[in-house]
Amino acid sequence: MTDETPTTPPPGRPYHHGDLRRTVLTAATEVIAEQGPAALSLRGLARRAGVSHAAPAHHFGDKAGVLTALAVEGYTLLGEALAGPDASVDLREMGVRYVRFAATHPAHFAVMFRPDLHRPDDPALVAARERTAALLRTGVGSLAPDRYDGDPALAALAAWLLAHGFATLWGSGSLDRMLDGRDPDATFREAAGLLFDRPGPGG
Amino acid sequence: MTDETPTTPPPGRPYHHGDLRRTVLTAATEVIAEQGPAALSLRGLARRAGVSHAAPAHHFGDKAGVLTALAVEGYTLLGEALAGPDASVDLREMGVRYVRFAATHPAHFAVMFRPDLHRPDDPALVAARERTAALLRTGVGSLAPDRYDGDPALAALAAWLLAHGFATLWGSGSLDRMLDGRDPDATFREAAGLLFDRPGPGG
DNA sequence: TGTACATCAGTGAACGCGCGTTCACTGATGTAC
DNA sequence: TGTACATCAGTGAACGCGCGTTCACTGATGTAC
Repeated sequence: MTDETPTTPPPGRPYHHGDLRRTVLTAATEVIAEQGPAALSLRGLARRAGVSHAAPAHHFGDKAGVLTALAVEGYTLLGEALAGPDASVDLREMGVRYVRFAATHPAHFAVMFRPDLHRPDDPALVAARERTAALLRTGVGSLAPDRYDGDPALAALAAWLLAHGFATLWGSGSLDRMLDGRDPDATFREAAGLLFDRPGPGG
Repeated sequence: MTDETPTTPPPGRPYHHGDLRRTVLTAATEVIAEQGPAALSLRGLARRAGVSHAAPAHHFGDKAGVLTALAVEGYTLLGEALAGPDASVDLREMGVRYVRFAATHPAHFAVMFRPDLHRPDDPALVAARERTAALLRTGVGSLAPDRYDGDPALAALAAWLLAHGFATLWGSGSLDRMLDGRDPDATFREAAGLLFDRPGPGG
């Protein structure tokens, strides 16, 4: 029991990791944010987590398992981001939150909308997605802007398209030239204004 | 010279392929459309093209070379799709064309906005992107809807966000439930209507 | 409080695979004279 | 019209690599009695 155990496991680290599942997921978000989902490998994640290469399979089975878990987490986090803490928001502010979520959780966001990368029929994923969708549905009717008296579902769709378009284009750097230093939040709000700020008569 | 040459090259096929570059690019669009960009490999493309595994490298160097060429082609095709044949369109109809392009060229579209997959600084790519962007810029000012008297660049941005959001969400199947059998083109036009059809005074 | 046993998390060696890359080569095509 | 040569496109064997997967194992933890 001295500190010098010259062979395999570094003396300080215990045999059991303790929270390998979480560690692997976090490592995955880092890899994806840095190098994209294509660069992900179970062995690479094990290396980052400091465990043997076969360990992650205990928790996730395979790579799709990791990405599915990430998508589940993504939908949950998105739901929380859209809902709270301040519930009294309008549809446009909800779009801003959506865009912010994509910017602060690029890996989750990327995986959530890439069904080719995960298992879209996974029960946990279906549940998480549905939970977030329901959360939106209940809110969105009342969120439609006062001045808009048409189909609320259509307004919600348009808001989603605008926010998702902004999030993906911004995330790929495609808006860099167009924004040219301007505040992304403010610019998105302006664009959303075209959708929801109806000028009064004559204006 | 009989038809029976039992060894390596099948007798019918000539030594030189003739149009390997094109064939490889087409094969790449098929692979990406079917299985995503992650499934792409030079060896796989060679197999599809019916050539030896080292042949594609002659034309593209490496995988990023293939994807860069695909992105170049994508920007050119997008430019053509947006411009012609009928030049007298409004901003909304241009959005419809953008969405249609994404649907009919999913592989090109996917690669164009994934700079992690290609070489975004490649001169040919920069040129093609700029050509398409210029084509848009010259058109877009005059395309801003009559009833909209604000910043035309902002209107163009909003139109782009809406179209890009629709294209990507539709492409990933995320709109399936929301569309529920409705015509995508028509639905997009409706959503774009919220952006550009301003009701007269009083509603 | 102690012992026996089941369960779970992680190990590490081994395997086979598809990949990208290199390299000396060969077949085909074009061009100079 | 013919010959020599350069250039280009594609071949196929070889290599080393990182990967996923399997499997017998070991260390740690919890629970029954």
